[in-house]
Amino acid sequence: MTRAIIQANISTVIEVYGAGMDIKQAAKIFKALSHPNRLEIYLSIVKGEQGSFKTEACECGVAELIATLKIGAPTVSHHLKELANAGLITTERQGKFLVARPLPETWAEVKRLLPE
Amino acid sequence: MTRAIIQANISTVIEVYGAGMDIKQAAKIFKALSHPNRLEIYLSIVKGEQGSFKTEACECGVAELIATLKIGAPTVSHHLKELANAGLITTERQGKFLVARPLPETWAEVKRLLPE
DNA sequence: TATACAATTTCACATCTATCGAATTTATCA
DNA sequence: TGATAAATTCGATAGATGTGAAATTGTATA
Repeated sequence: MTRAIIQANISTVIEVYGAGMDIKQAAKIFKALSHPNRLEIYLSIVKGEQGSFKTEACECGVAELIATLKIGAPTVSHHLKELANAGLITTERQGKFLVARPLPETWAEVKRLLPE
Repeated sequence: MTRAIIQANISTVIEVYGAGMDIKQAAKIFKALSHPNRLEIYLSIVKGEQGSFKTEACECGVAELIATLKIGAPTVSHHLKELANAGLITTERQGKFLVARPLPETWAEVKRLLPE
């Protein structure tokens, strides 16, 4: 998946959620964050080593997640797919490795669903 | 449950979460919001008829929720207990009815968990 | 007190889900 | 090409969960 396609995915997400998030979509996102291991995976991607949340995309390999958490590779793969399916991240294969990047706009939309 | 006790509960929640929310607590809150019906219940309580999120507590009867959603009273009762257990609302019995109020600080803490 | 109403509890069930082992795919490298 | 390594897919399973029916508790009112 090239960088251009990733950008297209981001635009799609922004387009889908831009008009305002309905309750089902929001619940889906909350569900993606509702498991401790999956939330930790998401936070690892968001607050990645090199990048900040706003300016630069984080790159995070699956192997590191497997080492940090006490769960196996199939489970991590499953969790990453759910995060991607909720629009919270995108994943890209770089050679042998998988790189995950956050899609901050999705979380921003969820925040807008609730006041203050 | 008197008003004073409710206030005590609110203070307890603020005290517990004030030091910073860990991942398990946050996942628990996300789980409480991860089901469409339960999220809608929470939103009904938060954006209640009479009060705004910040200034005034919302009061919301269970019967109205049962009428709005297509689920029975036992299920609503179950959902309200989960929301209260996550620290997102408090409930108080007023005569025959149950009144629910949001605890905005809990959601505010969750928002602080993620950047921006 | 008796009746009606609101909410909860209990129990049961069907569905979902997090997890892992084994097999498979994809990619790098000797 | 063969070997190794990373990730995914598949199948199975134990545990969690949303829901409702029936019974119970709490409250108000006639």
